[in-house]
Amino acid sequence: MNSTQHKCVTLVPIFNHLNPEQLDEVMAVAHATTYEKGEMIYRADESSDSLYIVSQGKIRIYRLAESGKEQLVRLLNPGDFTGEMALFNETTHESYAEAMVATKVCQIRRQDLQTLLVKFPTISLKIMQEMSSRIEASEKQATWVSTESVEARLASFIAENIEEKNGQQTVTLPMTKKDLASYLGTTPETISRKFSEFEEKGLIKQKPKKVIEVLNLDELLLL
Amino acid sequence: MNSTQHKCVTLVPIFNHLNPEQLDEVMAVAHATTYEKGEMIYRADESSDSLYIVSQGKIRIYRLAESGKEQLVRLLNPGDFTGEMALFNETTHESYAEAMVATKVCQIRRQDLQTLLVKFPTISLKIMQEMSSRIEASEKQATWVSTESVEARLASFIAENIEEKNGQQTVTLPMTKKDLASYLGTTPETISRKFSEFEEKGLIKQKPKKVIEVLNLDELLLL
DNA sequence: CGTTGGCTTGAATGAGGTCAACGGCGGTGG
DNA sequence: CCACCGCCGTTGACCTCATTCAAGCCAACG
Repeated sequence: MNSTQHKCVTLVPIFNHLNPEQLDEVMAVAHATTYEKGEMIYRADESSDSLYIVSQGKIRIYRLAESGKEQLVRLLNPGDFTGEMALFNETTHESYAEAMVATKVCQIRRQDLQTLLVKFPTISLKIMQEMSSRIEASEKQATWVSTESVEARLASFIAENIEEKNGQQTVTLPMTKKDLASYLGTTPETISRKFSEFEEKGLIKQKPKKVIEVLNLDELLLL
Repeated sequence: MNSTQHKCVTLVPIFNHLNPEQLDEVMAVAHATTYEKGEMIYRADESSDSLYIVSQGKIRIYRLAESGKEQLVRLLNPGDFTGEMALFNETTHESYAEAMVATKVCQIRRQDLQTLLVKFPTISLKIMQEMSSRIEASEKQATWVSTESVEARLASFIAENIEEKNGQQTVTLPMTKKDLASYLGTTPETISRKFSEFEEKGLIKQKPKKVIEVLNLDELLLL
């Protein structure tokens, strides 16, 4: 049991309510793995038998449609986890997980996890909490894509990611515009055009380094 | 503890692995409620504090987009449950639940459920299993809507709901075409047209009572 | 028997996808 | 250090799929 494993477990929200002794048990079955930028953590159709918890770095979860088009499902930041699907249903992955930067992942095998869950029921509560918000996000996403225009979706995305920075409202895109397009269920071209439109209307200002300054949030949300 | 409550609990997959004694504990905190066709079980923005398990009947879960458009999220049949979102996150419902026919629902309050979960950790496993497949369904839905054409989505839907009936491949639509349109993220008009197209091409045959006979599944899936 | 809601069909419109070309930036290797 | 390459992002032109609006039909139901 080395220090990297220790760190990888204690950082994680789903375990941070356990006492040191219990944490030891978790650590005993957790394995740390590191990935280079661009490396795949898992692929669709691979059978999965582990829960993956992000310790450091950033992961892109995406799906491929039959048509070959790629759909960005979500991004994982430190503390987030994935792989729970195939953990409870013994199926294969339906999505791809790719390291966006150098990433450290903490892995717990199905059998070990199930033992932990029965022994420490409160972990389940944390996981269910996380899963329920993921269901919500995903259902919202589905509704969104099928009922709102690209314009409205982009506006909502901006609004949801806004942050106050020395008096200015700004958004720092957590991904490339290409990925944003995929996430919003559209194309890079359309995203580019919509950003330009917003800028022409004086609603936002595009700055370098994926930064957007929001000039008129109210009007943005009326679209 | 009356017989309706008993039935309402024992029928449910998430509890059916418990022994009789444990089931008694579950029954002690479960309340049965009945709803008429068209009655609402819950609405968006209402705070939720219960898990709802369908005992008899059928429930329509849908969302309203800001634009006012309705999106059918899923249907609940006996044994299915809903309400888990607000159970773990203390938020309000984001969707509407409406009884499609006379429906009996079994209700367990948040506090009672959490107690049960800690006491009988295996219930959590069942719930997580269900939640994980719901995540999968929902993410697939989102991907689908944003990457495949209406035609392809409808074809997939048909394929997924196909059943062998005395030598014929048929699909019995579990909902109105209007709802199907909403589920697939399109309009009733488009659904109607696509069905007609499929029929013209000799791929399917529309029959009364929401029955579709599938004549050429292979070609349908090539679309 | 009238009303209601689901379903179908037509015609017009438009949002957004596709295709193509190009500028810029960052990484890589000579 | 510079040249090249590849990918991202942008813009224009075109086109298509699906929505919208409108009208009529049918079956279920009060």
